[in-house]
Amino acid sequence: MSKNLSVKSARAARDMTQKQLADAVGVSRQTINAIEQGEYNPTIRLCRAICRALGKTLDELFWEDDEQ
Amino acid sequence: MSKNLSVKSARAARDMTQKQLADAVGVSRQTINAIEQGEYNPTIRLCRAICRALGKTLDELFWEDDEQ
DNA sequence: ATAGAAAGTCAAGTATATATTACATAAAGA
DNA sequence: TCTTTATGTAATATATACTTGACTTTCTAT
Repeated sequence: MSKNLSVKSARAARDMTQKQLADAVGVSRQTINAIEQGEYNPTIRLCRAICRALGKTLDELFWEDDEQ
Repeated sequence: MSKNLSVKSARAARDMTQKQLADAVGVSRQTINAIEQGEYNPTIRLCRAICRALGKTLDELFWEDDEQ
């Protein structure tokens, strides 16, 4: 899996740390880090929570064209 | 979780059975059924595969406004 | 009326998303 | 320097996404 720079930059735009985003969506800091690093494959419910916290859409933060 | 009628109707619009969609995205028929029934919370990778198979976006098939 | 396909459901197993604890490193400020 | 904060990473544990196999129900067609 490739890194998720969209989440990382949307978080930076809101001046939030990984910990703050994690608390806002109710997961651990390591989970946010792993998602940004592309180490796993979050559930759609968590993706929606991240979108709400960052004021973005699913397509903006979680679409990928280059997936087979 | 609530039913996912967007997936169900996009699948119907393409005249695909649950089995055909399951084969197209590489999961079991029961998994597609469970997603349509709202029984679980698929991963984003599977959501993207379903979007590609049905020619829809994440926002069209998997956004939900009424989630806290 | 009957058969066959599609959909819905359930139980038991496997794979993996996520938590917890912990440690290392880099950057920034005092 | 020393301390603090943010980040990256790893090991072990748990919850749950997903599989497999089987059964029932509903729909459509013959």
